[in-house]
Amino acid sequence: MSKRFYITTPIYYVNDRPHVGTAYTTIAADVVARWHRQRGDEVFFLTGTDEHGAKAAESAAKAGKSPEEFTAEIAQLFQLAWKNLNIKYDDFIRTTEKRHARSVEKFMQLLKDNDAIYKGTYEGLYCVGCEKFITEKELVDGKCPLHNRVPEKIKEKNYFFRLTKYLDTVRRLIETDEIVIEPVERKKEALGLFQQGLEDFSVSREKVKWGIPLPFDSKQVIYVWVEALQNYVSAIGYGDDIDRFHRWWPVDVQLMAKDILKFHAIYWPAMLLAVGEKAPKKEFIHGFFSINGKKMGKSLGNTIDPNDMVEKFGSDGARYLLLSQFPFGQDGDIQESRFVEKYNADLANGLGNLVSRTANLMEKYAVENSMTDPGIASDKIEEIESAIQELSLENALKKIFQLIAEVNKYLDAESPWKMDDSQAEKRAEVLRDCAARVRRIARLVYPFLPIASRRIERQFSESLVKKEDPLFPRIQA
RNA sequence: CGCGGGGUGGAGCAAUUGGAAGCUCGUCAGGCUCAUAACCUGAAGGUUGCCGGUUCGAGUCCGGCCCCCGCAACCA
Repeated sequence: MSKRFYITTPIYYVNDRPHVGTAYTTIAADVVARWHRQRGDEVFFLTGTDEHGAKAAESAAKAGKSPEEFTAEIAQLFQLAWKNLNIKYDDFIRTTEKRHARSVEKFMQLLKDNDAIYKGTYEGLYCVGCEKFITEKELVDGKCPLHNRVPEKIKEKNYFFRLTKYLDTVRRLIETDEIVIEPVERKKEALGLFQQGLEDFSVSREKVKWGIPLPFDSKQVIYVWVEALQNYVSAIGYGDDIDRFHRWWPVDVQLMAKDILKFHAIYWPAMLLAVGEKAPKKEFIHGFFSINGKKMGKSLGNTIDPNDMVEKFGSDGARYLLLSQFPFGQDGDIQESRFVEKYNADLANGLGNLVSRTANLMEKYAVENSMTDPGIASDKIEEIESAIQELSLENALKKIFQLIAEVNKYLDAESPWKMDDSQAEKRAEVLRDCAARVRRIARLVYPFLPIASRRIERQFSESLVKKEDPLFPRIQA
């Protein structure tokens, strides 16, 4: 049963480079997208970069570049990283693109027309040195740490989104799972946010220059978060190509890490309701990484560059290592020393070696390949499929790798290398069976390890299977 | 009492609605030799943070306590 499937990652802020966190979300989305494509669904997989706002402008200035130049460079870094990781997205949206601005303007105008936006005043601490609002949290001894000066309390005229008007509806949608929020802890957290008091929020900035002007007040720029969320609809033609938009909306799954839950679970559905569109079907929130027990972050300088992982383990290896280690949806601690261990144990010794020994035996005994169905129990296949549908990606992998172990056991039990030519028939039968299972495993593993999967399928579709170079060469620690 | 997550054999993690505590790595002992010094079999190793409660039965529910971590207007 073919269907349409729209999946998104957050668009990543250009203030930072790609790191394991962003890579994790993106790989997971790619796996799910590939899985759907493999079963014949029509898929739209969106990712991109969030490029406006004071921070981006500041970073550009620091780098001595124009915001346009700077953001283009960072966007390219993301595209390169995703290419290296073999991410097959259908679209990469940049919020500085015209198509985005067009949709956003329509969206904002409609909010205004629907009386979801009103004029008010925004009050905050403003540091003249930084030329931006800073939060109390950022203060050191009541002063801006960068400029060592006390920020001024400033009021600026802003436009506000009437969030409070939509809160009851959004809460109900979450409670009834019309917006599914998973894992369930995150649903509880989202519902908890309502109790903490949510207020209307400002959707524009007067002081910020780097952004999209409000369509009904060009002196103001749209608050970057508001406009960023709208990428999910602008990329599919909101306000521009209605048919295309409704072909994909509402989105099936939005993946993200837990820090942006509030924006996606509450603000975003509220804004959609305000313009008369449906809320997302599902928001799936995964956890954070810590690295060797410490919080990952630029300030600690312990981020891991996914490109380095690809260089060391290959794209399949990097994808596997990130997805296999922790339950998708929970926090996990990355121990870099375990990467090599895991790679060797599962990919080199497990899948890679199984492929080698099977191919070698096939070649050695010149076994004629057949494309028969393998003897893998269908309930196991179903378990794997449903694990992927539930986004229990690590479980799906675990179950697939159990199948690999089974073939190894089977080979050992039958020991075809001990059979002499009087048993040639039996020997060929065993090996054909192994080959069929390897082929099936290759298909199962495709969303996770697309390159290895393709190689195995090609190798094992020949009438005479030959041994080839190792899929995953062992890495010396 | 701001919100949320977590504390399980040496290490990293699992345990759908409460019911014989599993997996991977590592360690030790065998086996095999087709394979990437790989693969297979077996063993050792846990009073599931602490205390109390509910129950025929709790890692799993309830109460209290002790630690660790994340979030609280913009780093996934």
